[in-house]
Amino acid sequence: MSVCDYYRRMSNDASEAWTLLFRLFVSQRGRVPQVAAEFDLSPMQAHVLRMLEPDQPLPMRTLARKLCCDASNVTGIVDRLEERGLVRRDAAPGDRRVKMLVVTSNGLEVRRRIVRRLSEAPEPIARLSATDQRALREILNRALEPGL
Amino acid sequence: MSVCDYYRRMSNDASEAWTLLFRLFVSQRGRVPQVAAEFDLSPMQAHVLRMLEPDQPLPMRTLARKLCCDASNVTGIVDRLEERGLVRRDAAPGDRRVKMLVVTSNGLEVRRRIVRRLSEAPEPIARLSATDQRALREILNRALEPGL
DNA sequence: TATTGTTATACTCTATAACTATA
DNA sequence: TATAGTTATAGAGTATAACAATA
Repeated sequence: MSVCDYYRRMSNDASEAWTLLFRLFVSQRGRVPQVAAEFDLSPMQAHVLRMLEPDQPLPMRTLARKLCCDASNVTGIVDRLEERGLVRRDAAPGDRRVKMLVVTSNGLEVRRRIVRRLSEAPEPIARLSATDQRALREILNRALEPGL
Repeated sequence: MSVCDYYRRMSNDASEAWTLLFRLFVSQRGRVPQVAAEFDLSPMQAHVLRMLEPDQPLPMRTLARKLCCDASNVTGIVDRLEERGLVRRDAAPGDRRVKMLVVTSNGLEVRRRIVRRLSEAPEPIARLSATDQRALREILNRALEPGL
């Protein structure tokens, strides 16, 4: 089945649900920049700090792939986080080309607070009925099941 | 279950649903840049073109507010869209300070194609059951009801 | 030869501040 | 005085290309 066929087969419900989701994204566009600014970070710096999970060192290259951006960008972003003492470049065991990103203890504290602030449901979600909130949570769990 | 527990559970559903939504956003982070690149536009240029609805001239200032950014940025973004012949600055009736943004006929065609590409539901939504897709659409309709 | 991370470059987005022309 | 849009500036994100070190 071609990609074209795949999208032709797509239901109106899927497309309309996605369009509504997109509107929700757009309406919340300011959230990450706002929370980042509270910690004197750029949106991308806050995003990267959020992606680096505690006790899970990540090669620069892998981070670049997760960010959907060129590896050269990661150098600068990590430079600035390292200057702030929030992350560290560690040597990778077994391959001297690779640098592993690790969140420092300072970084962990800032990260915890950023994650907390970003987990606060915005108004469009908060005002849904308890039933809708639960249904939404369950549907999204199924959508993201294989681990996106 | 106490009243307190009841409300704690409610807000957990909201917060968890939002966290899942956030993961979905992040997983689709590359979509706008990718589609924009197909039309040789920057992500922000594509976003602005998408926001300018046909036959609805928009003052620069209003666009700045919608973008959650300073008005000075809009000048540059619109400059580049205007150089490409996709939008036009028209005089506003009644206030000579204001410039109204209008999508040109070329711009309308590009916009139509961008909107179409972006309305294609991504894999996490497309693979949901028909029931889930419909439920998702209805819940999101309620969430965005007053017009976000 | 291929891969990882870096540097250099050019472009875009961003906020801030100062400016102009209107109101 | 206040507002709409612009300019100038500096910092940050982005892709591309070229490079050193390592595999």
